[in-house]
Amino acid sequence: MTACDNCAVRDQAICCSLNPAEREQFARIGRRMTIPKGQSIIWEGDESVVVANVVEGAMKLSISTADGREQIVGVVQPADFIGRPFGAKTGHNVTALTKSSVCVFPRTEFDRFAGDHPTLGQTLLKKTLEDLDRARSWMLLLGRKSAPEKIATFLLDMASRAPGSQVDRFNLSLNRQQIADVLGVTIETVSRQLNQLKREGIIALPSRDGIEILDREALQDMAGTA
Amino acid sequence: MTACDNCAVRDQAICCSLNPAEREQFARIGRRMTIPKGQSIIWEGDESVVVANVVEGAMKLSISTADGREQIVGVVQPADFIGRPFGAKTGHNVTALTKSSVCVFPRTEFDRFAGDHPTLGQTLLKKTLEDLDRARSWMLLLGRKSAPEKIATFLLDMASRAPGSQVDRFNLSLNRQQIADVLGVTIETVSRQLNQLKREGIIALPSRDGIEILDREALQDMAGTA
DNA sequence: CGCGGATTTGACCTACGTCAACACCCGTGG
DNA sequence: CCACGGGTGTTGACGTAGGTCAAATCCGCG
Repeated sequence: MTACDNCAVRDQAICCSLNPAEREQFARIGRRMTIPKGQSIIWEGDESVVVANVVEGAMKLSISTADGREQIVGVVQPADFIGRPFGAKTGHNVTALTKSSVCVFPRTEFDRFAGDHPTLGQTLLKKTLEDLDRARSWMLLLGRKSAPEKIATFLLDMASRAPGSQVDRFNLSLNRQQIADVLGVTIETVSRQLNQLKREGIIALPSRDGIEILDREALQDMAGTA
Repeated sequence: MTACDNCAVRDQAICCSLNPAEREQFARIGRRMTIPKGQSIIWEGDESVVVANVVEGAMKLSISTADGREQIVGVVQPADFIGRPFGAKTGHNVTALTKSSVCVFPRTEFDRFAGDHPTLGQTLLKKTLEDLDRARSWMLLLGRKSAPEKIATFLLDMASRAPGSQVDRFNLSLNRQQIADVLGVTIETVSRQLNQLKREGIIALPSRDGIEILDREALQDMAGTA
């Protein structure tokens, strides 16, 4: 299938578990979409109608209280899977942080296909288990860590998952408010902690959303996870 | 298989996806164990060696910082699945909150069996997706809710998942410290909030760990999720 | 060059944590 | 049957990390 042949995440997304014939069949139920920055494709509480693979860009998963406080519960990268298979309501919004490209499947058709192709289900299970591990370790951060620990953990986490090559210099695709929403603090706290680290020479802030880690060890000490 | 015939969670645990022959085969790789209150069976950071179904009792999943602060990332009930399949390290401790009974499988054998029996994998996937939904909605609580909102949400959540019949009167299997570790607050805050709700006539505290909800609507307002 | 959103910074406030006393519950042994 | 002791929970007084509010300041862009 031509659409898949030049797909950037062909070998990392869940599709990689399919053989060429299956993949062609699978491709037939999906379709490529571009999502402009700031636009949502899935809404908290809605019946789950689509699932997707992220091909390019970055997206956030978020949940809100009735009065508008927001918590970002995940930041997804290319090759990650989004949406809620198996006939349930979606628990969170999915919104593009940058212009993104996704490969979308109608949920019911996806469910049927997954039922018929166990390898796909198994790959999805592995990804879901990883997501669950990540969500739970983030719960420790949200519930028990101080603001400096939160920022340090966040920077190391972003560095480790940054798509680019150079690990110690990368771009957050998040602005200060979004960082705050990931860490469960306010925008002012994010700003203060970041500039504190800069003053201490542990990081540099070369641009709006650029980060350079100058002293990784200090950050690690500060992150304080077991 | 006789062991399964009188199993209390036969029809809810992941085994329910197997036909009698498969189930017998599956039962052969598992074994029933009793875990006394307070004892752990899985440790954070360890190589994953066992997975299990919970048959009776209640267990906590927890993660700690280097200096001993603890966050409970899940409370599991009978029929829930615990442990980390597919060759990874375990991200959290699993500890019995009450005397518990579990059906344990060596992880490698479980993985092999799951690979050969797609229906089992699919059922596990569904459970994992639910766990992930729960974990993420708890992230909103940890990151963005106030202490009163946390307590209210917690009580409603426990009420809805309490195994007993009567929904508005139930037993927490957690002491105050454990509630604090679930909510990311201190023991004193839990105590104050609980007694505040009692003073307002919204709940009653008939015993050490008994809860009676007197005004569910007030609690719901207070929980403040969308 | 000037405008508008994002970020930073400062001054102040408060929800929750900390620390310490005290009360309660229950089992044990005299 | 009651005194006693230890673990768990409650309550109060006080401290502080991080929130709130309000001003700068920065920066990208027409």
